[in-house]
Amino acid sequence: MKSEPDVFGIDDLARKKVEGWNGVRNYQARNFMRAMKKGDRAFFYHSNANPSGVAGVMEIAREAYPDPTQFDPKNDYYEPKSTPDRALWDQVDVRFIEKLPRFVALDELRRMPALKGMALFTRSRLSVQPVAADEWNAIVKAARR
DNA sequence: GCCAACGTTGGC
DNA sequence: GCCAACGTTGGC
Repeated sequence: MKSEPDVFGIDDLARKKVEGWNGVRNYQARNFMRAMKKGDRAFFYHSNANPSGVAGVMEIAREAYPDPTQFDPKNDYYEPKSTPDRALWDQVDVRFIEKLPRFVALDELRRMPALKGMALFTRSRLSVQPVAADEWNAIVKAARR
């Protein structure tokens, strides 16, 4: 799950413990969130950063429910087509688990053979995307080196 | 700030 | 349903 650290980064989540992952306005990303189960783990990826890369681990604390920002006309993520009984966009709540012992930067991820087919590269613009078990393990291992 | 990739919108 | 125009994401 990607976020720009200037806006909301791993340290912000560490401080807040649990946060609603709002502002997702892409159907594929939304559908991936809808498929998440409580207790599932996710990487916190810093995008548009210096450098970008995987910063930490979190878990799904609450399964998909309507993203409240879509109902607020003053919010950047306002969605005029949504009504409380027919909401277009969902969010999940995520809980902080850990900051990785070593940040794994994008250029390093790119060089890892296990990540060759990863959605991060094949569907680079998706802000919520699946991680295969072997991809997960390879990244966790790299973070502990 | 630029730009490639790609998702969305809307006319037809 | 196609596709051009446009908007957004995200790396650099």
